[in-house]
Amino acid sequence: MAHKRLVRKTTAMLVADALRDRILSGQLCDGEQIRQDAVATDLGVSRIPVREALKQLEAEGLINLVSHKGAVVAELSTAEIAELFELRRLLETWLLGLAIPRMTKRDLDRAEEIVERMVINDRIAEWGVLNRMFHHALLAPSGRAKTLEILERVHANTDRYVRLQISITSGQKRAHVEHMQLIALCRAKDSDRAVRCLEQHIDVVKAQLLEKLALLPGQDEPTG
Amino acid sequence: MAHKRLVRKTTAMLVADALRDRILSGQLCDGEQIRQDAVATDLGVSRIPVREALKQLEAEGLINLVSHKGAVVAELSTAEIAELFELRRLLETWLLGLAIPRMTKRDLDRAEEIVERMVINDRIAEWGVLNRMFHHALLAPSGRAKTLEILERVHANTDRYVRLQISITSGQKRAHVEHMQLIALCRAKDSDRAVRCLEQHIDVVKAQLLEKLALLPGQDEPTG
DNA sequence: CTTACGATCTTTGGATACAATATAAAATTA
DNA sequence: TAATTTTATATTGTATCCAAAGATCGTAAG
Repeated sequence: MAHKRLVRKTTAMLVADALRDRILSGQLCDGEQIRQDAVATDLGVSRIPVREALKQLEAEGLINLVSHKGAVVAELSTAEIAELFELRRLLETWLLGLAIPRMTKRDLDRAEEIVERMVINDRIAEWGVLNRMFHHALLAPSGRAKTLEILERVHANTDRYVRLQISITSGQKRAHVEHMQLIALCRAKDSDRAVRCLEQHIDVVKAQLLEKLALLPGQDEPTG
Repeated sequence: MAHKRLVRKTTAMLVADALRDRILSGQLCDGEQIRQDAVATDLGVSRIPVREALKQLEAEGLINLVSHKGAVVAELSTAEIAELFELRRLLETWLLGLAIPRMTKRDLDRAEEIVERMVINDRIAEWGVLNRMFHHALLAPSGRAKTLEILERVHANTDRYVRLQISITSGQKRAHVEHMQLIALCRAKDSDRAVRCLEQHIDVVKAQLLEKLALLPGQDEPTG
């Protein structure tokens, strides 16, 4: 088994982790400014690693970085959120179709274990991570590493909005049911139905989320 | 029309541009080390903007960055190249289907103009840029900005290999014919055939490229 | 009262200097 | 001689300092 190459974490990476956590958990909200100096003094480091961390987060699509103006937590228009969900559907169904024939029992057991942890662990923050782990577990057997990488980024961008939807509606229970269904279909190697199940799952989350977002704010198109 | 926000280029951006150019043009080859200090002195700047540029290029997938070890021009295994082409096919056909109903005559004229510039301009370096501009011109009307962004990255990664294929085989002429076909089908609003044409176009390039690569080196799986 | 200009202040971008880590080379020992 | 530790060197990571761009606020002119 290919062990993940152990890399000494640099300060920049730690800062990136800290900031990413704050964004995904909602501590840092949409559109909020991020001052380099504030982060630096807060974490007790110089501004250099902070700047590199910001560059990293920009690459992940979590913040927007404008020269001489600074960093702002990326805010997505509803159109963009919708697009990302469409993209997820396209990529995930493709990967799932490729993955199912290659899945081992071990893969599926692992996925199921994650789903169970999701139902136990009520903390919203954890939920996003577990959700991504679940999807990843199912799709990794596709062997399409590059695509998975891209998909991870898309997930990171949608998840903080999904949190809203999950915490408000009964989405969590529904998601659980759908996840279990999906696993069952994968075990049965029923690609067609599994893919359709996944499509539906994504569509439902998307629809519910967009509905929720339509109520709250009257946002325009922010991103450049 | 939304004008592109004018931003003063920082040194880091200029360095990134310079390095990107060298990678895409083949001056910097696969697996080659990039020393921060060398770049810095070469371009007459300090290492700080160089580091930011490297982070940027890593985000674009053009280099691999390992802490305390440095930057290396990303080398893709044939499997990864194949994957990226599959991904391109998936994304581009999707976007093309969405774009065709929304295309204006202006869009198509612009695309055609680019194709003509491709046939005139023989310089390989230019070709890659023009090729990307062409695909972008056709797909932009889809209105899926985020997806286009991702696609651009994928293109950047495949193009430096495509250069090989183009320079060796008669791919350039073939590509021209296929491009013109594609435009014609778009003008006719024949989505189905246009999509199939695009699929075929991508598949041909992919097949020819993989064939060429199979001959040259015996490479394994480099990327972590 | 509104607008335009300008000084000041804040914040980001970049250069130099230093610390930490990895690679190499040399020396020592079995 | 081969293996291993030690030392040296090269390269990256971080901190501090300085310069440049942007934001803010006050003032004066229309």
